[in-house]
Amino acid sequence: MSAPDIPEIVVRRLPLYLRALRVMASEGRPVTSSRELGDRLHMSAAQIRKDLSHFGEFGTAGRGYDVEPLAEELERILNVDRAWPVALIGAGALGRAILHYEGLQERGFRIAAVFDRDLDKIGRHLGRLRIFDVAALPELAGEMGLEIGIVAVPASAAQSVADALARSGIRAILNYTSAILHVPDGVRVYDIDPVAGLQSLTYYL
Amino acid sequence: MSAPDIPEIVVRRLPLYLRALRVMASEGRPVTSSRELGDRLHMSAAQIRKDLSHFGEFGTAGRGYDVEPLAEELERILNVDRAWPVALIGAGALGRAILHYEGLQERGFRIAAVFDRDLDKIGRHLGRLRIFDVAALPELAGEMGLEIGIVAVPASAAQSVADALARSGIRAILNYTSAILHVPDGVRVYDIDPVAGLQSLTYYL
DNA sequence: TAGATTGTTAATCGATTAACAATC
DNA sequence: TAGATTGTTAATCGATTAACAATC
Repeated sequence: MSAPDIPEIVVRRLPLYLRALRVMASEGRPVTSSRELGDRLHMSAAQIRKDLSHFGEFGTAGRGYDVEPLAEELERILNVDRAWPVALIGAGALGRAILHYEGLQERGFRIAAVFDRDLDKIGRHLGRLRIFDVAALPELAGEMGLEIGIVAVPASAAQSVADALARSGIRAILNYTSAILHVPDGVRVYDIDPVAGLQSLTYYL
Repeated sequence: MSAPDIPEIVVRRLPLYLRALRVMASEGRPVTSSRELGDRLHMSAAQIRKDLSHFGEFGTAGRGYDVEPLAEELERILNVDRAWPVALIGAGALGRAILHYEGLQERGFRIAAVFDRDLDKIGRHLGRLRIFDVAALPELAGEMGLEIGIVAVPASAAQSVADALARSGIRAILNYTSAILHVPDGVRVYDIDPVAGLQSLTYYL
């Protein structure tokens, strides 16, 4: 697993490279260059070459990169050359939108179980999936071998959900709430806060 | 408008400070410190003091910061001491989730109009709002004075929506798609890509 | 070969942290 | 006063960019 000391900021850019390559592949372009990738992603060519160089040599001097092999390489590096089963916590409007988003499937993830706290929802279905009580999370996550959780509950419930996820053996959390989650070592959180995004945009208006 | 050269990375953190302060205010804590804020946000106290120092002196040596006044100051700086009317493009499951999310209202934003391309949706309602044809975007956005747009359409339609938004006088775009949007100078984009987030998490699994 | 583009090194740039005098 | 915490400076750290020899 080599696992050297790759800067996190580099790891966060790899999915963008992968995404751009997949678009190019779908357009039938077999070869690209750091320049072209940079133009598409609004980044410098040097940065892309530098980032990739952390993981190996994937290009050919004078020619560039073969799109499909590089995409597959990045999928291996990111561990998305498979379909990860994911626990979705929160069966509200946001949970429904996440469940119905096809992009998850296409890019390595599959919602495997849905949980909610609301007694009116537990036992019902969200799409094809039955909604379980969050109390069943540790048991079910263990059984199903879930390592990834998506938190789509009200901010006020987010920390208790994070605690339950950590107790359930979850090691990666995608947090859709504005709460800052405190988690034990070994658990990683990625925050999605659209309103914070909007608020940083209005600074410039 | 002073508008000096604040690093963008600092601007992106201000909403986090504001959010933490609003939580503290709701907990009835009248005073805080850079240390306490840092603990809550998993950041160093020095960074918080440094960031705030770009905008003025808001604290009292030996004592800390008054929560409510600092929150209001940050709201002024971020221009969220008002309710911005926002155009939502995309009336699918994601659009519905965004429309029903109360956090927007609470933090300075109000969905003022919804647009979609789908003829089956145009004319119907999403919540309290009638769904308009995206073709009506330039006209309506002008009339309503909209400056912010949220793109919640399939990735394949995102660039054409961004083009329409730019033509409509929109200057800030919250992009929920995985597409990288190319926009004219003067238009700013904030990207939300949950799958990219997940993919950077699986790197560590 | 001539032209293009890689991978990498060194230089630059910018952000974070540590430290502390000032001050409440 | 003693203790606490600010705002700021200087030092450190890390990331980005520029440049170029290697090479296809």
